[in-house]
Amino acid sequence: MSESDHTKRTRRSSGAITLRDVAMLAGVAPITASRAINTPAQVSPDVLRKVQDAVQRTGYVPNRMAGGLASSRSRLIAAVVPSTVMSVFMQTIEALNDTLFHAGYQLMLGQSGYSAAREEVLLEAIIGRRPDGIFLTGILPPGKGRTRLLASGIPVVETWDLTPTPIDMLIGFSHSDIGRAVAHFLIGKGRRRFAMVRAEDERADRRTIAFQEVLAQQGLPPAEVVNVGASRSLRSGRDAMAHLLSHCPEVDAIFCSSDLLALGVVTEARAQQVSIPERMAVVGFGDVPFVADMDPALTTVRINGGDIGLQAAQFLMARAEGRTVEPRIVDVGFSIVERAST
Amino acid sequence: MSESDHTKRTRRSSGAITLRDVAMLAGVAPITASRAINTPAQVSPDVLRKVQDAVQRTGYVPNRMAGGLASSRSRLIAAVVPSTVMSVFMQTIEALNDTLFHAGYQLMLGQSGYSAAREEVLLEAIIGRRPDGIFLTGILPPGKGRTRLLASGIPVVETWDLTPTPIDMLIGFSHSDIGRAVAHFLIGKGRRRFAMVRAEDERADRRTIAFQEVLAQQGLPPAEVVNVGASRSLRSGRDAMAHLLSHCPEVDAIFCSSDLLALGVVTEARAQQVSIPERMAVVGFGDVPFVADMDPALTTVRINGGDIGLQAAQFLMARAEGRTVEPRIVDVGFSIVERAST
DNA sequence: TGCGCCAATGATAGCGGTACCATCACCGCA
DNA sequence: TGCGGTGATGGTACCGCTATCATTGGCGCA
Repeated sequence: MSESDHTKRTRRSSGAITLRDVAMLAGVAPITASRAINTPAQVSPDVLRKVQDAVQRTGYVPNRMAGGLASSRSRLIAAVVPSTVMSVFMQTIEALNDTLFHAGYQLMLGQSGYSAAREEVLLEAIIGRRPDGIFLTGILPPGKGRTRLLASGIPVVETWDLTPTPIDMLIGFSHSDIGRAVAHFLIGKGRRRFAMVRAEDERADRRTIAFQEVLAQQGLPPAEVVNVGASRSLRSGRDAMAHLLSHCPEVDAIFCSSDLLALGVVTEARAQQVSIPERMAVVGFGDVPFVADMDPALTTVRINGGDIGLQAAQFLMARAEGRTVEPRIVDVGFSIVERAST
Repeated sequence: MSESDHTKRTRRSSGAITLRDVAMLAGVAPITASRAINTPAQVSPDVLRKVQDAVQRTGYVPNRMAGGLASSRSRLIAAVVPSTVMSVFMQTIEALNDTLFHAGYQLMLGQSGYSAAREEVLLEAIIGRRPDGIFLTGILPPGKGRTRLLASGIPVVETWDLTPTPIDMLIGFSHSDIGRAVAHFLIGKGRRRFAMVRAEDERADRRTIAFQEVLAQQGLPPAEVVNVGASRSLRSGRDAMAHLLSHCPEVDAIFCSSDLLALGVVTEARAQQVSIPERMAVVGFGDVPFVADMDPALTTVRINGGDIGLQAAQFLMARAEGRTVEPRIVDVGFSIVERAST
């Protein structure tokens, strides 16, 4: 047909169907086709029908890179998590992604691997995509990454922690409050000799410090702290428990920095015939889906990760659409879910 | 300075530093600055130094949307997973993301939520971003999504399954083989009365069918099948086990469709004083990180998820760079990891 | 009848990069 | 001395879409 005359593509063209093709087929100008697709209320029913028809027939899928470049709105949100495997953060990411998806946004996922250096490179890569918003797990410490982010002007939500000086927006909770609350909780249960099994992590530090402060205030001996380093596995929980049982037999309550570590502690306890909760109380952190159904069911600190993701999505989208968000700092709190392990 | 004269920005400009700004500061043409940044070998040391200096001073971060649009290379890879929370696929995603990141690619993550309708919308959104490659967990059945994907010409890797007719590339393993292998394995252990605890999933179907076939061939009674539906939780594993113990007490071996279900089965067994492996053998699926350290350690089908992610990344990047991939179908196999639960 | 107003449509000029081709100095070699 | 080749640099025209402003025609109302 004569179409081949019009379709004299240059060497550079990707060859895919473009808005121009659709517009031609519908017999309107490209900009009108654009409006029919993006703001149908602005065109006449007749034009709308013709354009929709042309879209159907050609299988046209708008190029969002081009659209984003032209409108400075990428409809892309970037999220940074330390890790994805067996991570408590994934509930948040799932809720975030879900909420974004229904509003027509896409999620880019980056893993910092708990490494500051890598996080910096990652942030630069993210900024290069010009996302409409950035979701961070944790608080970004001062440094090159923070400066870059601030300079980029991209809306940012920090999460999973609390600080009076966020980069931009914040949805989190206080780790110190948790440390204190768990200490009081266990003391209230009649426990007197404590241990903490924890991964190497700045937030776990703060829970630990607050926990110890309460013990000191109550005139109790400080908790034994077993730091399992970077490894957050069930195995490290077991090893830590084995260590405690042989070196600190007087301990009667353990606060773990993650549910997986707690699962390891419980597993080792059972393997060594140590009864829970009689001889040893165990508290986890995170309330990941399966700990409620363990035997014994785990007492743990519940964070509403889904809620964080949902709110973060709403905040970022609001900002992307030019609305302001107030207040910028939200404390979603936490709760201690009491189950059979204490 | 006079810079403000040059920087007479139009109302449309995003106001951020652009390549033009860097080039001006370095005293070269934009295209030369582009080369200094992307292909440093093509410029003189003097120009290189000046451009790098200008980049440093301005904090320039290239706009990859613009670059992608101009070059038809987005350096974006999209991945589709059914779910992210506690999912066996996340090891694959982590390896995929890691490999991509080191090569300068970003990952977009989409969740299909085990829903075909949603997957279709998701695929359209993904195609709109013009990624250089698409990673799918599972095989995309014929339908609108598959047609669209085929028409888009974007390289695709399907994973976690095997078919002679992939869309494009495939890295997976045979679920039928697994069903057969586990059946032979358990029969070899002297077990005779089987049960399967499984989620509603087409791949689990095929493992089940193959498992049953072997039993029939060996003249053994068919396995009891407990279908837990869409819920893949530890709780459903416990409930299924409770059901089996009360209704089918003769069962002496259970093959579960995921490690989490197996953990539920083991948990319920212990709660009911059923000894594993003496009275009941349990086999999981997936070999997620913690099952090796459970008590008893779980016998399970090991899939090298990390390897799938790594290879998928390499395949997709190869294709993005115009290289061909041969062979296009890779069977990564599986292994039965024998531990204490059988 | 003439005017302003509004809704619908279109023309134009970018968004911020890169592909492609042109230019130019410099070199060795016949 | 002239010529082709080569490496460094630049000019131009896009990639595919949308912001912005201009144009058009129909309408109600004075």
